[in-house]
Amino acid sequence: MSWVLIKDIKDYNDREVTLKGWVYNKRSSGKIWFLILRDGSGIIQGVVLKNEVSEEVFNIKDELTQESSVIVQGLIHEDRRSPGGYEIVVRDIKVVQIATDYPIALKDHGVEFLMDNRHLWLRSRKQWAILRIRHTVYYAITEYLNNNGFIRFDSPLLTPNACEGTTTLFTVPYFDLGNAYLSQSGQLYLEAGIMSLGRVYDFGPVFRAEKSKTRKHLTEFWMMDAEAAYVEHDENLKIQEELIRFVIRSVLEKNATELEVLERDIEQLKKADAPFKRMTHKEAIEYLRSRGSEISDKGDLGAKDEVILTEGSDVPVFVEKWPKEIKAFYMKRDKDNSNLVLGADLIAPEGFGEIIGGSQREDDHDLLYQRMVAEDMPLDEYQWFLDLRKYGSVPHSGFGVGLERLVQWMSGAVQIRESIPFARTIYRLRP
RNA sequence: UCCGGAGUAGCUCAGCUGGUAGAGCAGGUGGCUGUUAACCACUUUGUCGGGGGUUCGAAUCCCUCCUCCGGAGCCA
Repeated sequence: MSWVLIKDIKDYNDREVTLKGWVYNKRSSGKIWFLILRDGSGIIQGVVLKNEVSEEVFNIKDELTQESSVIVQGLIHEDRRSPGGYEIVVRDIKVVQIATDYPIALKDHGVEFLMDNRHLWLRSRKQWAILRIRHTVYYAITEYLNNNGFIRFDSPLLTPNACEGTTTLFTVPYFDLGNAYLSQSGQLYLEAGIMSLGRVYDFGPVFRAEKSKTRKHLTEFWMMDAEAAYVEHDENLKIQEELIRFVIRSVLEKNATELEVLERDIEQLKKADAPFKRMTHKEAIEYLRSRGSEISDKGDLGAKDEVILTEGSDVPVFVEKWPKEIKAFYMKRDKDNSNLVLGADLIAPEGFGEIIGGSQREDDHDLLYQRMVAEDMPLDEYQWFLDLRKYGSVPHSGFGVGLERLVQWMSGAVQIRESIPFARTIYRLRP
């Protein structure tokens, strides 16, 4: 009797198989009862008929509880009455363990309760679906990069200083060297990487000790940073657009079931796989003001502004050429207007907010140096970064993708906390 | 940090012009041969977030602390 996965069940119609999993639910109706079984790959309904199994097996329904682990043997059978179209006519059930008092019911629960029970909540249908989409997004990003000449280049998580100097860092005692800080981006290190490898990326957790308390923020989240030599602003945007559109197509192709479980509006995702919109920061300000925003000339976009900008747009919107004052020191000036930098943020539609921040980098030693002095940065710490502009400096660009934001958008999740297995937020460190 | 909201049964919530706690779900028992978060009947369960105050009497009014949620700022 072969052990098969529920996702492959349609290849085994009218054949006897063994399934190994957990009881998602059961429904009984006298001399027939239904066992809803999940095994990680999918979910299937089992039918147990009194006159087709031993009395012992039939009576297992009295002890089976939600999330009990079981090994089920039976005949796969196509049946329209079953959710999913296939069911298993049960011949035998072996109980691995009876779960007692599983706390999460198939009913409404509050966020706090679910987060307290995150280690169990992970088993629920929607969480299962979101985490599978996360896997697809992760895989698609690396697949795109690998196919486009990017080499994986892991940057350190323990760093001596801030990448951008402004946001709050998590501090870690570091032997006799004082404090180290958890990285909030590997970007600066990637700039060293491209001078060796041409195109590089890193993909890992980054940490921001910001006291943000919104459904779009985590203190620990996964970011993919990519950096490429001899790539300038326009091409930088082109790479980003191609990457995101590749991710959308991958999710649509590989996660149809998951999107259905999540009741995600697939049409919205399909429509987003089209040429992205592009506007300058100046244009964005003008547009926002015409729509009632009180944003200033040199203002950063607020959450509401992001919503307004993408309202009525099926595709993500690039906002480019920002005032230098509100962007990071390493961004390259626009040659047509030295008050602007060649940075761009990509705003996802449907209110999911910023998913990418990127820019062409300043490659002139003296201009970068002046900027760092102006921002009162510790030059000793960044000497190595300045060095990169002394030994064969080239124009180069890069960007960072927030994995959870992208997963949140793809899956339509209300909470970013659901887009990572164990979310870290300002008031939650466990489980 | 600031602004707003919420803590009542295992869970989701009602009760809040002060009079001693209630529903649905989960759990338990029984019924039902096609259920779809099945259904029907019966049934167990409470430091009413902690502390203090007002009152004959507080889940309800006042003070305070704690926890959580949403948002702002900052950002992916």
